[in-house]
Amino acid sequence: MLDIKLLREQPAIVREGITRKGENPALVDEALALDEQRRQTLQHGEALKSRKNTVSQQVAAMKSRKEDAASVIAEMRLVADEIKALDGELRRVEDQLHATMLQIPNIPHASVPDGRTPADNKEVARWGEPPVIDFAPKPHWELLESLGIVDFARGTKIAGAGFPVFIGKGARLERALINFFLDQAAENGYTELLPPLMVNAASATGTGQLPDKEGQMYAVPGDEFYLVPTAEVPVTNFHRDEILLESQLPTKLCAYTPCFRREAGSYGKDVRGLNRVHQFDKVELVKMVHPGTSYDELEEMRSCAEQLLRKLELHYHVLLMCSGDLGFTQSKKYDLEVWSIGQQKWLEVSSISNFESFQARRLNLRFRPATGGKPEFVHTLNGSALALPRIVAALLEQNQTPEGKVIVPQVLHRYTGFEIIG
RNA sequence: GGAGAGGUGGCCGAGUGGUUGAAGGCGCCGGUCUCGAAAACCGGUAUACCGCUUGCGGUAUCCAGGGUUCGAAUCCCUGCCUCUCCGCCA
Repeated sequence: MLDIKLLREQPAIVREGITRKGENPALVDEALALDEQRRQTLQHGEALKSRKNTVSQQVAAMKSRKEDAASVIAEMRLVADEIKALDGELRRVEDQLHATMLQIPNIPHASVPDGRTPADNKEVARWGEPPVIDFAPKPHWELLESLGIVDFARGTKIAGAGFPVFIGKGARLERALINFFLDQAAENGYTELLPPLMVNAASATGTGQLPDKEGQMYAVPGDEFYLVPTAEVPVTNFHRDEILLESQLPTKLCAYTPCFRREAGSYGKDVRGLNRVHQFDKVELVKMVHPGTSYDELEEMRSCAEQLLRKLELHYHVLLMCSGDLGFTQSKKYDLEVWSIGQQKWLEVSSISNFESFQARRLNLRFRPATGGKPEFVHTLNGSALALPRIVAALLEQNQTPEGKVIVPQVLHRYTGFEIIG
């Protein structure tokens, strides 16, 4: 959620930012009209309340003097009705304003390039070389099947399509990667959380999944819960409705969780193997930082994620997302993509974003400046470090042997306990 | 799941319809005293919104929502949460 004051004072900047994202800026004017209406109703109601309070005290005084207050009381009865009506009106206007503000997207940072589609994203870094393999590399789904380390069919039987079952060394590899990622995050100063895997509507609203992306989450029928689509939701909400001390910033948290996503509308495209599934594992980094440092913190987070890919010796590149490819809540975002030699394309394995105060305002998450004074909203960031399935896919493809076995990267040996699969 | 108790300011804790934004204490800030500190004493010490605006005025906030009343922290209803006991359970 943006600051209503920003809309009031610099509507042109907000409209331009929304337009850069390819969205319709009409909501700005709608919000401003509601804001104006809100203040008028508020002032009217408050004037009446002021009167009511004064008269009520007079009634008390009259009664203590044993005077008759009947006529004043009769008059106040009417005023009370009017106040009730105005309060109702105010409530409606405020609800409407709030609903409108929740639909206005965050605006892009100045360093974000203009653009409308993923083709306009800028490659800002590239590491390593595409691996050279002197035989025809198999896509990971063939390796998974021949090695017997993931079973899609049985996952479908148990739950449904897109719920793979990891088996034996496959399960072990998954667990090894999770532990490796968590250990690395700890070394980089992130405190590990093991959060709830279901969240309530307030949490999902805080990080921006609601109301905008409701259809992407699994809802639990009969209970007001959603399955987490990413650890971002429970972890960022950890400090919701709190005032942190400035000395607590930056607060750096990390968490492993499974992620549950309906992926509605993505059928048929890029869904083979582990490319896109309904449940997957991910380690997420989350930071709450001082507003003055959030873009430096974004780079720090990006380098944490990059380190992991380097240690796994995976060829990757970094994309700076253009304005039109930014999500609803994001001001600036990098995507990390690894090279899939078996599919001959890039696979997104990490997304690292700065939300500035957009989430913090929804979350009511502030800090008290060390110099004293009023609490200010923190800036929040998050980044995957990393999402597992496509890492597994790229890893298997890149490290396959002509015999169909897979060499496990050195850095994982102490976690897997084996060096080769197959 | 059943029975009971309770949710008041940064914290503890008074307050059962009328200057109560809320006693008292602790903490915190400023001052007096002191070479300095402690103690003691004096003063100050919530948040949000609205309006004029270096300051002031108004409104709201005693878990949340609704109700009764001229007037609610205080009475009534609903919800949420916490605690205790019983049951069930990894």
